[in-house]
Amino acid sequence: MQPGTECYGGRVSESPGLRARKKERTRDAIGDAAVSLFLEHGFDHVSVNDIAAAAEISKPTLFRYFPTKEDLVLHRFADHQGEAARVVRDRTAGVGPVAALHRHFRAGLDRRDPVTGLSDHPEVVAFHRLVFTTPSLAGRLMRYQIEDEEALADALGEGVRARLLAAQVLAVQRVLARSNWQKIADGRTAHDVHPEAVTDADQAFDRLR
Amino acid sequence: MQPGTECYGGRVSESPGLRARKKERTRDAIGDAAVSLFLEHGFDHVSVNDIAAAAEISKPTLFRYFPTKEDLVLHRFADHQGEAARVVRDRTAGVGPVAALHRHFRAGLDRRDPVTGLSDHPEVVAFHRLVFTTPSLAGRLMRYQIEDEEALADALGEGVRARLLAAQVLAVQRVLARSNWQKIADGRTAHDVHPEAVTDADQAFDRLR
DNA sequence: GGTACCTGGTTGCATTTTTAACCCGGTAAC
DNA sequence: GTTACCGGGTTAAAAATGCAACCAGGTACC
Repeated sequence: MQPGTECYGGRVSESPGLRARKKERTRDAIGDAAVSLFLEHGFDHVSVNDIAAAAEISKPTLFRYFPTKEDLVLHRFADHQGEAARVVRDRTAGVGPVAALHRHFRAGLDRRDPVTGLSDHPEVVAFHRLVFTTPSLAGRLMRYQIEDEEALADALGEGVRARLLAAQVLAVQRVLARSNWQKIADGRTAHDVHPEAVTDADQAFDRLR
Repeated sequence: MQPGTECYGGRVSESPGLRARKKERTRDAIGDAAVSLFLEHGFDHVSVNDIAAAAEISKPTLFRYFPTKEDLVLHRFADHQGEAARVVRDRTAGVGPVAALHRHFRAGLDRRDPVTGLSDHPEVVAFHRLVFTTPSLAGRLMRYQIEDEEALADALGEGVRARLLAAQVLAVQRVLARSNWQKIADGRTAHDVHPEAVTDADQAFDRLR
């Protein structure tokens, strides 16, 4: 008879399951609480105890989700980690790697993705300022970029040429994002900046080939 | 030096602690989800799986909080368990037990406590109907009342006289509550019924001495 | 009269979380 | 200069939870 084939009301191969859902929600709660507190009081004036209390979890739990205090801020970048490498690997046949990356960056521009620096949502702007004016954060951000660079290099091939290209691509993206962010920080709107951001990107990526 | 005397930001002897707070909230979430589903679809047309899903917990967890399906409804009565006994034990010196219970019931009337039957909130009314028209619920409710009766008897003293008085007091409270509920079910408002509820209670408790 | 399924309720085990410690470096008091 | 506190980060044990099974009783199908 092979009893007990199923239980638990639902379908067979369904949603991520209760455990996974709660984990994700907890992670979001911690990250959101942290960023919101940091924006309000500054990175150094908020202790991890404060964050744990605001997110209603214990301190060890906090550190099980985020290895360091810095990562509480940088997870928003970390979530995009390896994206460039993925774009190269998953590009449609016949498209060059640089072209694929160009297209992807352009798409980010169009949807005002914060990583392109072209978002004028007040929270995003404040968030960028927080990151780039807090030394320990900017420092740790570099580490993420290095890892990202290595992943991209591996996706591009082997040898020095791949490594060189990867470094250049990411450098270009950083410069573009920083330029966009600067213009927004000067008070212009994303809509206004968008055209020149696109031509800047086009020029930069073209020069990369 | 006796190191590590304290940690964890807050005060020393403080709020109930994270664990206890979350437990209470989970319990509330389960109970509220259950009652709300029962009111909407009826006791028999909602499975414990549905409730667990709505409360976002697993079935074993549900049964760790509530021993049976019926208790998902009756916890609202169970939370008041032993209240009569407590009132008698904690009464101010010089006040007779019946007088203390009388005063307590009167206070419940004044604040429209649902257990007095004098609440006209639609949800409370529907809840009462749910309980009294579902046999298995009414049955289990009796069990609670018996336990309550024994606790009250113990608080009143020993022997048959205490036991008799306890039974009579609780019987009186049930009759009063049911009478109030009936009037509300007929469409009258709690404010309107309140005066006669008070005089009914006064008469009943006076006759008890 | 088997078969398959549903419901209330339970069980063993793996995972997650809380708790209360602790470590180490800094810093302010005295 | 040592005492005390605070900050980031870790640890071990105990509690809570999720998961996947299971059981017993009912019901409907064929």
